[in-house]
Amino acid sequence: MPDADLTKFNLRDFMPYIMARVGSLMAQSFTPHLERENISLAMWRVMMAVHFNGPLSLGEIARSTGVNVSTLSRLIGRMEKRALVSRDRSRRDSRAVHITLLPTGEEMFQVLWPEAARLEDIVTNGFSEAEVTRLKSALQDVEDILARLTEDRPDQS
Amino acid sequence: MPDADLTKFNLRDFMPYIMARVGSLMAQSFTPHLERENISLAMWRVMMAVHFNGPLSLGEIARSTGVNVSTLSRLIGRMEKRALVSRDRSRRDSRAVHITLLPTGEEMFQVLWPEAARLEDIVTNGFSEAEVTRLKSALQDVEDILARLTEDRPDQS
DNA sequence: CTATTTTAATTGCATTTGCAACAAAATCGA
DNA sequence: TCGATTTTGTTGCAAATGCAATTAAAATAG
Repeated sequence: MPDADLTKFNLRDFMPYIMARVGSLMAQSFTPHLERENISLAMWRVMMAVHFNGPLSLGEIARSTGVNVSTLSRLIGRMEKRALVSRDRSRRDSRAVHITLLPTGEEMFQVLWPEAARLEDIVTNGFSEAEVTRLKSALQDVEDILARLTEDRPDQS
Repeated sequence: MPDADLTKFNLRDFMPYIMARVGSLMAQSFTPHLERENISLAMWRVMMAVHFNGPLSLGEIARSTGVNVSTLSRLIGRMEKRALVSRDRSRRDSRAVHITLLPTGEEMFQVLWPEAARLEDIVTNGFSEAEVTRLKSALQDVEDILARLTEDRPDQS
């Protein structure tokens, strides 16, 4: 990135800003569906993570979603009260905890997932299949680069 | 997106999730610099928006950063107290307000910007210049698609 | 020109968040 | 083996957030 010539520089060309905006727009367009089910975006992310990647510990969910562990602890408390997930102490390591999607949560996931998939469609619709593949793999590379850069950081998010 | 075959589906292929994670990782890796200057990420976004796009109203900043207007109102209040920005009533439209970067804010921007640019470098480093161009323009298309999809929504996030 | 509707920002309030301190369990070192 | 260190999750507390209601100004309709 040129750090001279700031005057004619456009924020739309700046990756962190692009990411933030795209992320925020995606969240916005998904919000109505979340509201219908009365859950937050963070809850939805937890549901996806747990649905696709089996029982997970808080730390794993935190790493996967970028949500802070202490936030997660309480967030999952709320989900537990609504019988969306269960929180069981691991027998292997009794500090750790296994989060699992309960039937209610799984059912809600099934209701919401088509909408999420639809969003994916809408977003990728403007591109050829090959372009989508390229776009995603480029982004995954970015993700890996950043993860490596941050992995020896004190704490997540 | 296939909505069959959910079992072997990988979240890493799902755009909204990719976006959220990349965004979160970027934020993480920028956090140390923000802490040094004692400002939040949202403040930094405001500073960038105002620096690059002249005096802006709250609504414009909200649209550009995805931060809620009511949050912005108070956030900018805090920035005002620290003399980072000024908030002047527009003479054209006396409901609206013009946010400008004050010298202190501009100075802080100048300190932080090289670090932000460095992050951009790190992220784009794995790609050829042509690839970066392609990646960004693809993402901007996504942004436009989503913006159009959301523009007649009740309120911004 | 006046009444109605829309737009822009602010504020009260309840909720959510993150940090720091903490507790408990596991791992490491000698 | 036993004390020190690290890891995992929870909780108190202050700060930040979003929603809904409010105020004030501008735009629109009739």
